[in-house]
This record gives sequence, structure tokens and C-alpha cells, in this order.
Amino acid sequence: MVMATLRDLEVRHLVALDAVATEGTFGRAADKLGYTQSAISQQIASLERLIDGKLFDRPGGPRPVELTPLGERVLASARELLARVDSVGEELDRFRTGEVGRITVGTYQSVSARVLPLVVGRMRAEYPDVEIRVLESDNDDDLDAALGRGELDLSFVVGDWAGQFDSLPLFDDPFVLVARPGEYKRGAVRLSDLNGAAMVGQHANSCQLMNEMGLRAAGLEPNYVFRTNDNGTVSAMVKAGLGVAVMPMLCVDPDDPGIELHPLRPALPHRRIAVAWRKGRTLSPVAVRFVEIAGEVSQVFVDRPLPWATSAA
Amino acid sequence: MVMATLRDLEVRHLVALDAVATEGTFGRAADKLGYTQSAISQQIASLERLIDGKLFDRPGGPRPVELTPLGERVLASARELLARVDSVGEELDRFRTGEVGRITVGTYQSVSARVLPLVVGRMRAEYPDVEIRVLESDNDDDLDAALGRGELDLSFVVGDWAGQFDSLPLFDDPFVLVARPGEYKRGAVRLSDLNGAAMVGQHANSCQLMNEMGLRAAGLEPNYVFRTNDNGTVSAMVKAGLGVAVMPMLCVDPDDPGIELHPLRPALPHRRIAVAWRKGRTLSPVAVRFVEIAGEVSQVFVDRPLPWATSAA
DNA sequence: GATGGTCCATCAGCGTCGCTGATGTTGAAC
DNA sequence: GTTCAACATCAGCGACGCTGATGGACCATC
Repeated sequence: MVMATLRDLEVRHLVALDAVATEGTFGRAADKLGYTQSAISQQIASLERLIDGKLFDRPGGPRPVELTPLGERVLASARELLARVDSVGEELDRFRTGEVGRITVGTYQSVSARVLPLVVGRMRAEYPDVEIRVLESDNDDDLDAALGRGELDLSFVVGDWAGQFDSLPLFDDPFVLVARPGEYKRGAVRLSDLNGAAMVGQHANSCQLMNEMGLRAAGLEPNYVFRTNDNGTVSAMVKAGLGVAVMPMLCVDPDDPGIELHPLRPALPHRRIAVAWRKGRTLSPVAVRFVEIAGEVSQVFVDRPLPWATSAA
Repeated sequence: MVMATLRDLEVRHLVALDAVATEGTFGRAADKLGYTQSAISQQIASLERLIDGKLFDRPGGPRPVELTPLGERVLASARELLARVDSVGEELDRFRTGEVGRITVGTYQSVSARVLPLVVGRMRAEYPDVEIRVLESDNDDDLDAALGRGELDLSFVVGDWAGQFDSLPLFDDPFVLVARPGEYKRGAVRLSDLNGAAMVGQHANSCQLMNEMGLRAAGLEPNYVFRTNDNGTVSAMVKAGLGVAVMPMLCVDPDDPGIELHPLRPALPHRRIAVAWRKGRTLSPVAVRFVEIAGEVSQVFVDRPLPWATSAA
């Protein structure tokens, strides 16, 4: 016979207390709850042991029980707790359906500008009460680290991260040459034609490194005259005649008449855009839907016109 | 295999969830709580069945478990509930010690004026945070009814209520003659001397009826020229010469020089003052103390000087 | 790639707990 | 007194929860 404490409390006890207080007798409470009178009697006795005090006065004979002053106090707390438990249940249901929730997503400039608005728009339409937080960074490592630490639920990433993350590949984003209209003949440009050309690029990040490695692998030593991480500035510099740029196609505004895009020949290895999350981790329902939507809206980029068609428009 | 719902929730589940989330592994949580790892595993599994969703991602291998998004939500609610349960426990302790509580007491004019202040004063000194509510009524039936309905925790009553209530007798309050000083010789007055005297009395209530019955039993027909339920007004009318009054001694200000008190011979059956509560009902700790204190302070009235000594002072 | 270590899941065994159904007890009403 | 309507108690039993051991997954290390 060990000492019973509130840690042994069960919701069932509170339900029984409430029912007895409401119904007035153990028997009616038992009927209501689908137990026998004996069971209710034992449940209340057990609760009285936990509380360490009588909750009901039993007048004996055919008269109903009545709460003691202690019982009144406990009942008030019990009803409060029951209401809280119920509201937790409802909140969890809302969470499961995505009615409430929060999601934090990592992203970077080109995705922020071209992909994220499409996804966020559909998310807000489907789940108006879901809070969507976005962390944008120039630096892939920041996003990876934050994702690894669990600060991000999801992150857009470049490349495959099969080792560390689970991911859904969204689309391939080819490197294209950005030049002033007419500077090169329409259509593909040979890498060798870029030899010695003044180039505009980004500071060292995964795309830029991928890009430069591709160029060097083709035997040319790029001549960077300006670097910026702002994609708009890269295009602006090209327009201003500072040089040409090799950029992921997603980083360039396809409707900008001041520039012309050219496929490269041979093509550099394209970058693969994916949305990733920590390997093996369960996603919230909202996050799952976010990934689905990201996949759906990415069809736009899978099917997008090739650069020469665009510049020829 | 029946469907588990939140109604099957137990505090133990929440404690286990909290411990695992805090400790990071099932094993350490088990050590902390004095269970085996197996028990914790089963408790969490059981909770996951209740919640109908995984709460932890188990990476497998030597790495600790991590909360799923659902788990985070549930944990937050669990901690809130645990805190609430703890605070209920503390509140109940305070209730038991009388540190908090409320008591509603029925009373009537003479007790309000002479007895209650003594009791309330000591109660407030002992239990400064206990709320004391007082219902005063001219009409005994009101108090009895309110006590019977449970609206009062305690009530001062006149007479024995052995049938309906439990009670503690406090003291006996004799009926005395109230007259102007010198109107009667000091000391006892014969009932027969009151025959035909103009009298001031109360409206029909238990004391007044008791009083009149006693007079009639002694063979005299009282001649009431004025009735009021206000004890001060009775005395004032006596002082003004409207008549004499037969009153419970407690209803008269013993220090009032404008009146003189006389015992009656033969004495009328005195009224017995008691504090009563519903038969068989458990009293709150504060109410128990209230009754004790009422008994203690009533010693003043048990031992109080007889009327002729008072008026001779 | 084999090994050891550290996790959690699972299983069998078993004690305990909670429920049922029947019986005992109490007090009020007739 | 008898009856009735309450709750308490008891024996029995089934289910549940815990223990201790085992198994499986995964990582790190060699």
C-alpha cells in the first residue's frame, strides 16, 4: 500500500467526479458513463485516496450524495482540467488538418523571387491561419546548418543532399549566358567564345563555385571584373556593358528586354533545385502540403521555354 | 482492441512525455522516473495511441529521439496541464490548512451585534485570506431554509435542531425585563406585576413567540403597544416611556444607562444560542475552526454577570 | 566490413488493478 | 417492521502495465 499522489490522477477520475456531481448519485453517473455502480464507487474512492480527503458526503439510505467543501473545490478544478483536455484535443485536430500550425522555410534569392511566391500564395489560400516564416540567406551553409539544427522545418536547397537530408527534387535549373541583346548571335554560345571575356559573377557560394568549376573544366579561365550576390545587380551590370555573366537561369528575369539569354555549348552541369528536410524526421501536415505544392508549382519551371525561344519572343 | 481516446489520458503519460523530451532518451527518462526503459517505451507508445500520432522520431542507433511537430504541440499542452495539476494540488493544500477558503454564515441581529464581531475578529487574525460572508435575517426560517439548501455553511440558530442539523450549543440567553431605571425595584420582577403593562415587542419570530407563549403560560395577556424588529428601537421606545419589554438579554445593550434590566420570576424558558450546520455534512477546515472559535468566545456570555448586577454597576 | 556500443521495440511472464455481479449496510418512507 | 434506494464491499477474473531479456537498427571505430 503505497501513498497515492496526484501523479496517479487519470482523466477517468475527473469524468467520474463530474458525472456524479452532475447526476447526484453514483448509480446514475454509472449509467451515464457505461459503468456499473460498483465501478463508480471504486473510482471515487480511488480519487478520494489520491486527493486524501472525502469528496462526497454519503447520507446513507436512499438520499443522493453531496459534495463536501473539498469536493466542490476539486470539482471546480476537475472541470477546468477536463475543459483544458478537450481543448487540447480540438487543437490537435486542427493541427492535424492544417487548420493551425506554423512552418519555417529556408530559401535563397532566386527561389525567393521566382518560386516561393507561387508556393506561399497557394498555401495562404489553402491554410489562411497557418503562419509561414521564411529565412533567406545568401549562404547555402547557413540554411543547411539551420535545417540540421531543426530551426527550419524545410529548406530549398541546391543539389542532392541524400546523405543528410530527405528531399523532393523540384526542377533542374541550367546555367545560361547573360549578355546584352545582339552581343552574341541568337542561340547557343560556345564556352570557348567566352575566353577572356569580362565577366560579372557572384561571390563564392555553391552556385558560383559550380559555375566556375564548369568553366575551368572546359579549359577557360574566367575573368571576373565584378562580383555581387544580388542577382538584379548582376543583370544590371551586364546591361551596363560591364561584361557578361554565366548564371542559373532562375536568377535572371526572363522578361527583362535589356538582356539576352543564351544556352551554353557544351552545357555546364545544371543545378538541381530541391526542397529538403531533416532525414527521417516526421513533417507536420502543413509541411507535407508545402512540399507537395512546391512540387506542383515547379512544373512551371520544368516546362519553361528554353532561353533562345525566350529571347526570340 | 478498442479505440483509445483522450479520456484514457493519465498524468503518468504526461510526466513520461515531459521526461523523455527533457532527457532526450527513453532510458534516461526511465532512470529519472524510476521505471525501466521498456516501461517508458510502452508508456510513450500508449500515449501515441491516445493521441493517434507519433510524438517522437526515433532515428535508430545511438542517437536520441526527437519530438515530431505533433510531439512539440502535445508537449506544450502536457506541460501546461502538468503545471495546472500541480497548482491544483497546492491549492488543495492551502484549502486544507485554511490558508484559502470561503465560509458563509447565517446570523441574526443580536448575534451579529454581540457575538459575531468576536468570532470574525479572531478568524481574520488566524486566516487573513479567508473570505467570510454573512447573511443576516430577521427571520429564523430564512436562515434554516438557506442552511438546509446548503447556501450557508453554518448558521447561528436559536434552540435545538437535533432533527435536521448538527450543532454546537454556545450559551443560554435568558429573557429579561427591560424597563426605565427606577420603574421597578432593583432585582427580579414578578411576571404577575407585568399584567396590563404596555409592552414593546418584536414582530412574530421565534423569540417573540417563545416570549409571548411564556407570558401567556404564566397567565398574563401581554398588551403590545409597539412592535419592531430592531432591537435598538425596542430599547429606545422603552427609554421613551412607551412601555416595558421582555427581551433576550443578548438583544439589549448592557451598558446603556437609559434602561434597567430585571430578571423575571418565574424565569421564562431561556433561549439557547447554538451554531448549526447540515446534519452529517463535512465542514470545511475553516468552518470547523469557526465553530471552535464560536464556542470559545461564547464563554464570555456563559459567564456574563446577571442583570441586576449589571444594572447595579 | 566486421565489431561494439547505444539506442528503442518487442516479447513473455507476472503481479496488480479495475471492472462486474452479488451481497451487505444504511437510513428514510410507508 | 418492511421495503426501497442509495453506497460499500467482496470475490473473481480479465486486462493492463511493469520487469527483464532479447532483437533490431544505426553509428562509430577499427
